[in-house]
Amino acid sequence: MRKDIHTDGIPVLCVSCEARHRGVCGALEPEQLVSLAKSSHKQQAQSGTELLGDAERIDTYANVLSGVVKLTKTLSDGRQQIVGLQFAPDFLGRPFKTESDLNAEAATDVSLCAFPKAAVERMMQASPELERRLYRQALDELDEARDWMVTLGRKTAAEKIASFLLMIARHIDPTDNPDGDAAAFDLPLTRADIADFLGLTIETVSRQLTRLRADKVISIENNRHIVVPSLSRLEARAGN
Amino acid sequence: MRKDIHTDGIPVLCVSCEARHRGVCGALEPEQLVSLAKSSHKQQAQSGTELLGDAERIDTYANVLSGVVKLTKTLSDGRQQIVGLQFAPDFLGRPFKTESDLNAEAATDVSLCAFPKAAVERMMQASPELERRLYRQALDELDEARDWMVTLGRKTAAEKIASFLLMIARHIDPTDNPDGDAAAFDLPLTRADIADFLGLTIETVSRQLTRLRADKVISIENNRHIVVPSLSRLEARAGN
DNA sequence: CGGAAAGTTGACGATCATCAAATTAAGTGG
DNA sequence: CCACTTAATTTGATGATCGTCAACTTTCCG
Repeated sequence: MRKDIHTDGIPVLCVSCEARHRGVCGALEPEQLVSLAKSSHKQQAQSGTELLGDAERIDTYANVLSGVVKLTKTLSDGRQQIVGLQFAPDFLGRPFKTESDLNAEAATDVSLCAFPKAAVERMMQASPELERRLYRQALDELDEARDWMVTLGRKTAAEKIASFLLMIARHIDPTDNPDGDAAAFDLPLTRADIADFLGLTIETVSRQLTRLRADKVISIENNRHIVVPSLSRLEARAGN
Repeated sequence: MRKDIHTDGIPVLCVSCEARHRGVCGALEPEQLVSLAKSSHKQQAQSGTELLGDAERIDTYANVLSGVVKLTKTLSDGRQQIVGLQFAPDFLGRPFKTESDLNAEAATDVSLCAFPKAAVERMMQASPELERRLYRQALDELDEARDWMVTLGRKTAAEKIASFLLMIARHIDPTDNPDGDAAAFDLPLTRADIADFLGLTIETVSRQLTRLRADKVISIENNRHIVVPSLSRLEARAGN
């Protein structure tokens, strides 16, 4: 009985899935993948779709396969803050809690691989390796959240915008030249989202972007597409 | 051979330790406690002591036994932000990373139970239950960080102060009447620390505290001791 | 082409930071 | 225990940054 080293026994669903390489599914053995894949399904959601409501019962987890999901919190009078952005292949979910205390919404069109909560939790029991990956991701998210607290609490509007653009560039620059100091990408967020992420207003976001453009640190095409000729020049404005 | 059900075989160091009840050590069997206790030691640090420097190699973890530890991040020009506060019996440390990217400093006099990093990691391998507790704490810290992001990004100075006082009251009100709407406590932070926590200046912190006192929402004795006659009245000012 | 949504720009004002000085608390050595 | 020093906090005056309100422009999509 011969075995193809890499893909034999791996569910079709998972063969080319990024989550199996850089995401949490990388922790699983082929037979565990098979078992999990049985109860999982791919799911598309278009920009703006609410994936999970505040105070809603959580019964599914998911991997982000493409697109960006925003996690938000809202005060009773409507003020909103984005408290997390999830890119592929992040794991979406909050183990050990039955109710969500935040909203998850598709910031762009997204595709997800959804699992029943119970299936993941069973798998976590069976695979310490999976739990460890989830733990690592939680720690990474905690690091990011803390970096963001500095931005929210101590940076100026101009620095916030520069920091935000840098973060996005690092996550989704398609031209991905590792040493190249240039970058270009489409913003996954509207001005309103950026404002909610940075604790600013739309107007301030717009003004600061205009200023960066006037100073030739970035150029903007069609509102959404950003070109950064020199990341180091942008970085100099992030105030770290 | 008789066994005292509760304390037999438990290291003296641990018998009355809070971390064994509500903290991560609760995950360990008596013999594991014994093994860990061998390499652990209690440690005192007075207010202001740096426990861990940014970019420093991490080689010890610790449980906070009493007092408050503040986690801070500093920008190159000196602006500072507190990104976490740890109370007893929190676990202090960042598994899976060899270098710290933040500072830990004793905000009050603290006592710690310190462990060599390697010992904890060995124990994590041996005890999924321990890893799970650490994971849970990381998730709790993430929840707190996200709540705080809303405060930093979207609340006014007045609301920030009220939110801060509420958080402290919940953590360290010694009079701990669960249904009682009143509370009293000593602030574990100086005005400067509170400012760094809330993304404000000392002056604004002072003015907002003065205003709360003028409005009889709190009273202040000796700068540090706060009495809150009605937590619900304070909560109404937190803007949630 | 036309209407709605998203983004930009401008004028003005409120909140909070900055600078400066006064007051209170906390140590320290005599 | 008290004078003296130093640190922490409060208070006041002023100004900059960013939010608010409003009008205008661009982009998107049927």
